[in-house]
Amino acid sequence: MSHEFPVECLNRYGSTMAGPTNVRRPATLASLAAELGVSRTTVSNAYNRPDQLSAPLRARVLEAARRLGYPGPDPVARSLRTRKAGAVGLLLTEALSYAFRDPAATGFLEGLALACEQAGQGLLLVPVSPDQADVTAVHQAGVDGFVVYSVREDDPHFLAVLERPVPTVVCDQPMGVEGVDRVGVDDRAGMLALTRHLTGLGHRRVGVLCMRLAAGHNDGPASPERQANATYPVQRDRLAGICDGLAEVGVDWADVPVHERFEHSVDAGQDAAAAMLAAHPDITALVCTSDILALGALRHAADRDLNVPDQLTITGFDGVPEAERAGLTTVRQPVLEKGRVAGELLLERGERNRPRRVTLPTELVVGTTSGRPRVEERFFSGW
Amino acid sequence: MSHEFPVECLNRYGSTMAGPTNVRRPATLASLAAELGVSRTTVSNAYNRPDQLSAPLRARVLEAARRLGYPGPDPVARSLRTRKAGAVGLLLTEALSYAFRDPAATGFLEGLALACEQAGQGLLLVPVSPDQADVTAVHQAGVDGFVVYSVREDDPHFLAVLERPVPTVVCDQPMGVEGVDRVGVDDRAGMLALTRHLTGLGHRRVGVLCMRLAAGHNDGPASPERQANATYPVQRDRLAGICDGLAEVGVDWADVPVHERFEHSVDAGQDAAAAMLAAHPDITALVCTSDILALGALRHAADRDLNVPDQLTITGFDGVPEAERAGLTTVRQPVLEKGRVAGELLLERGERNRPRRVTLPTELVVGTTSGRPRVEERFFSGW
DNA sequence: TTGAAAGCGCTAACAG
DNA sequence: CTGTTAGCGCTTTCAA
Repeated sequence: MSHEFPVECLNRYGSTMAGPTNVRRPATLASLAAELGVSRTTVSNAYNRPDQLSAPLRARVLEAARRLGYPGPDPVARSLRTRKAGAVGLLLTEALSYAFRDPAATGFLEGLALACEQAGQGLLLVPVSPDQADVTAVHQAGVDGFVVYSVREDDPHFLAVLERPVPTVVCDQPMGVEGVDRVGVDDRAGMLALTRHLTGLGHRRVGVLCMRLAAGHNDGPASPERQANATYPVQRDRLAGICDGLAEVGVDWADVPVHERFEHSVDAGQDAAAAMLAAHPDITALVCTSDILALGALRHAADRDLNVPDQLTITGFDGVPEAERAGLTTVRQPVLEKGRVAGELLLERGERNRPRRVTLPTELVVGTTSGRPRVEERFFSGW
Repeated sequence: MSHEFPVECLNRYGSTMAGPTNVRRPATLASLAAELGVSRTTVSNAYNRPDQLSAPLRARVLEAARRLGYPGPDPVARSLRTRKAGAVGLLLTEALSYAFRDPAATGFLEGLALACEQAGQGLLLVPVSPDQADVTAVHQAGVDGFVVYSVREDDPHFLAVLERPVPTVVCDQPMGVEGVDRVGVDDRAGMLALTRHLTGLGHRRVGVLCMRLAAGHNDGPASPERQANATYPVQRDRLAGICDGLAEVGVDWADVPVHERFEHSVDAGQDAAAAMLAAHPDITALVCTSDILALGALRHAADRDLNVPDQLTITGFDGVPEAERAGLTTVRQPVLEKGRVAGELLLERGERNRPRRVTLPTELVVGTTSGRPRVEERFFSGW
């Protein structure tokens, strides 16, 4: 006689994951097999290969499972045996929760989730506390591969990922890591196109607001050294694109003020814009390396009753929905597509020789926040 | 002599997760131990209990690991042994990717991620295709517990979760499942407060736009039967709250038109608003059970050059940022907090007798989209 | 401090 | 169609 108890009993004892788990897990595949007087293989087959045993037998097995409260093969044990976790890990620079704040990241996540969903793979958000250099979370993650979203080149978590014997694909940065697939856009070219748009309008005195360039908390002007030593290639490239565009009209990059912000938020952008305009009241255009910062700059302009674009041109980068709604002149990049491609690169079956570097196109979006420099300014620069 | 090869070799062979994985995993804890001529315990301790062996020996172990390209204990094997996966699973009604579209869901995710992060637990997004009733993804998930976000009472995935012998906490719905913790808000009371605000302004003829009420694709009027059989308690409660509020001023619920939309999107709201106003041109207020739908209704009003609130009052529910920016009159609920609490309920150590049902407060936000009914209308109803 | 033994729960050849 | 035999890679008493 078996000790029967209703299924309802099963899940009701575990009060908390952290405490000593009172959950009983009385039934295992083996115990079920013993109960039924069949082999473990047969029970396993009942779940994994229905065609390998007679229908009636299978029914008997499943019925007994229900009766004994056997929840089916343990996923972890199965994973160990099959060497497949059925999930991909996602590594983000910032705190996990930050990802849900940044619309560009959200778009990426949506695309990645789409790809995973389609492949029936789970998506494991790896809990990395941004500051703490504790990489155990990376070691703990039971996944078949990693997607790394836009981290610093020297990020310890990223290094830990590389040590794991699973395939990895990187979105945006770091670039050029040997053996690691990458998806991204040509940030430099995108920014160059935008800058040409500005120089074409007549702008010569521009100020730049950028995101974090490297480790360390710097809120304020970014010195040439800091720019040169930037460990965030994406920011580096965007700056380089601006530099390229200005060089075409003879503007020396050394004369272009660049302000950096550690936080990536609208508030930070607003604040940075204020600082920039205070230090350089003569600039005619504020080029921001992200829409979020640009949105902040727009807010600052509104606060000061500056007419955009008549008195000040403001531009962004990314093409997030909010920005487009605000009519921001920006460079649109296909964030959702990036996520999808990242997932596909990792999950796609077949082709060994598929491209391991995918560069998606960007598009210049001319909105209502860019215009010719204000008249006084043009007089001034005509001196 | 050991077969040495640089770490760089390790990760470079896995071309694709799906294909036969060419990744070599030459080193295991056992092989490392053999190599060093120590026991497996010692190697294990080197990683998990540094205090259990001499520093020099530990250094030797770690050095050999680096040399052999041993990436540290396999997380899956460890999980099997310790019976801890180090991750919580998240089950969503909709397609995984949808979660990143809905700002309310995003807020919830952010809060949940925060809690997980803090506890050092991963967050596994379980890939459920919404239509297909394939619950294998739930069985596959290597997690220590589940958070279920707002699913239908009879959702097969949810049922599958209940069979897993791990703790579960539900956000919003289903409610009242025995032994399962729940966090949510009092939707009915929240909607009642909003409705009183409207009746206080003088509204009597209102139309209601609501989200999916039950399985099955219904775009259009929701019959009383369908309302009665709703399997989404949250929607049911919100409708009930409106009903309560209208009853207080003598309006019979049977006279109140309710339109349902399967899709939850701004477009759907816009569309539903159009349909509602076409069928019931005399209504003075459009009560929507979500901000997203309300945003759509606002768009429809703008398209038709209807002045809000002079000619039409529009209200939402949730209090998402976009809505607040738009000045929507709505009921704000603490979505981030819900996520945090859900995570804490699952992960929190200690107290067995903590509250297993948490109801968070809502707040009526009176914006600029609600006002007194238009004059003609008041005449009309004064008849 | 270190090691030996004993599985965690399952799947996958390969025979019968 | 079913069972037997071997582990997957690791942790963990318990002794030495």
